[in-house]
Amino acid sequence: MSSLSGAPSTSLTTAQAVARSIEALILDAALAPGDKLPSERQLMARLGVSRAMVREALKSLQGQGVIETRHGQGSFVCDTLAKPEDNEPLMQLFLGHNRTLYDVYEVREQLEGQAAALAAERGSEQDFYWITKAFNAMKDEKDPQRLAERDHAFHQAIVEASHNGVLVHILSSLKGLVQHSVAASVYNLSHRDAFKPQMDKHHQQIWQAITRRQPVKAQRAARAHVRYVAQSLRDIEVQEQSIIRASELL
Amino acid sequence: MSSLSGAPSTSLTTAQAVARSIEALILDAALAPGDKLPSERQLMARLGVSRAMVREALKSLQGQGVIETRHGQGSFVCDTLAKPEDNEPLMQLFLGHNRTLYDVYEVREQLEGQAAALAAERGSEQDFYWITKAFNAMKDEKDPQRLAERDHAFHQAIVEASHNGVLVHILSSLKGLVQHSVAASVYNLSHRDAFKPQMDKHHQQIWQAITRRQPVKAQRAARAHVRYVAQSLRDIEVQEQSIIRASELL
DNA sequence: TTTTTCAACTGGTCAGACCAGTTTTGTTTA
DNA sequence: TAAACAAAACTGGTCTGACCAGTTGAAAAA
Repeated sequence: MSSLSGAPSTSLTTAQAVARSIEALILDAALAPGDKLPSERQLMARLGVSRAMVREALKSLQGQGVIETRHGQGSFVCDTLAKPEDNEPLMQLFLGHNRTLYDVYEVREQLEGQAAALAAERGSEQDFYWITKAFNAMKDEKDPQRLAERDHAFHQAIVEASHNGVLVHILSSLKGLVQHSVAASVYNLSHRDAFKPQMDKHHQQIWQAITRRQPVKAQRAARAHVRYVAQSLRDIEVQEQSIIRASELL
Repeated sequence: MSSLSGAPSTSLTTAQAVARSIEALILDAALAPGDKLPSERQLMARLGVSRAMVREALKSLQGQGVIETRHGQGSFVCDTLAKPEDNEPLMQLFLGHNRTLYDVYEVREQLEGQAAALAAERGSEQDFYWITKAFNAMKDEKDPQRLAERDHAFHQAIVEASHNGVLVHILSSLKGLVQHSVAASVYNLSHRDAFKPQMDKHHQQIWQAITRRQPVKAQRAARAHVRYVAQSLRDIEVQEQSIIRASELL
């Protein structure tokens, strides 16, 4: 990262410039909601400014509700987007309407596809390293609970490799939405032996396409994957009548 | 004002306590919007804390939009305390980051495309009526301001015809995001005679594809449209150096 | 193996110095 | 006298370096 020293054309105050840099850090998809950002001392060194300035910048971002800071731990990107109780209209939308769950999947199909394509295009070797790591961790996992987590980590790594901050945040909020309802569903899904192989195959395809830098193929695979998951949920719902849903959990 | 010593029930951080004291100062006492509040050194002495804490508190209040600070003059109570919408964290993040604007368009390209496709598939005759109405209203409009509004109405009608609540919500929030930063740009765009015909043509294609129930064509047209808008903004930005705002400090 | 302890993080706070704008003031000048 | 100007005397902006206070994780002790 470049130093801020070089007289910013506009008359930005150092603290403001630092705040923007940190925002950029978040938006660059390097940091998703909930992620921890570098320590004050790290930022200080990285941006070539005093710690006081870093702290003022952080305070400003705190005031804006972008980050939150915990003593002894660090500063974290707020995931207010994924926070249900925040009178979020989306949450209101979700609760009550069963159909909305599939609306979410419909949108996710597009966005996950786009994320995969962008990851294949723009992903750095570093990104690919994390994606691969997440992919491998997922393959060997048996425990459904952990599997769900790793599945999430895998997709998360892909989205972040897209280097599109907007995408990161939207998908993050969508996942937050679905989390309650589908955590159980995904559990069900991977729990059933019938689905596991198919899921693995999909993940394999997605991973391969991305790391081989084949955007179109990656997009297609990612979309197919989401569609498959959604369809499976539908099928299960039909079969079992009552798949666990958020509205029922609450 | 009394010293902060008397530990406020919860373990507030000094800076937070200071921020509250200043807020109290504004609310309790005389400080009306536009009024100047005591200098940092005064506050420091008055509250019995270091100047660093005072500054961090002020920065936080700045972030919250409660006060604004001018070098060499002082800090002043903002007169725009009645603007709640802009406090959304995501919004804060996006304002001022040009690159993110294109991230938004990248995502919008996908989603508008999907919306158009779904509208063509599932739209009711009622939906088509509204879409058509918005489309016609747009054609004859000359005034750039109104044109922008109607343009928005047209796209809005399409999204709603998709009958996907999640899509509606996401696109709505994305537009809200862009609105503030690019309101002027959109204005510029439709203002320039060079763009108007192309835009009209796009709208025509989208409208036609949807009402003729041609999902694939509708999607393609909508995507092309968004891509065109984004690209035009890019071009303009390059040409005019600073169409939107000056924030590129790195 | 489990527990304890402690060193090495993390943020929180302070003091005092100096730089950079703005306003006031007091003198100089027309 | 009134305008012009230069120097204090404000204001906020930034840096340095120190120390306090929670958290964490790994080594040491049980």
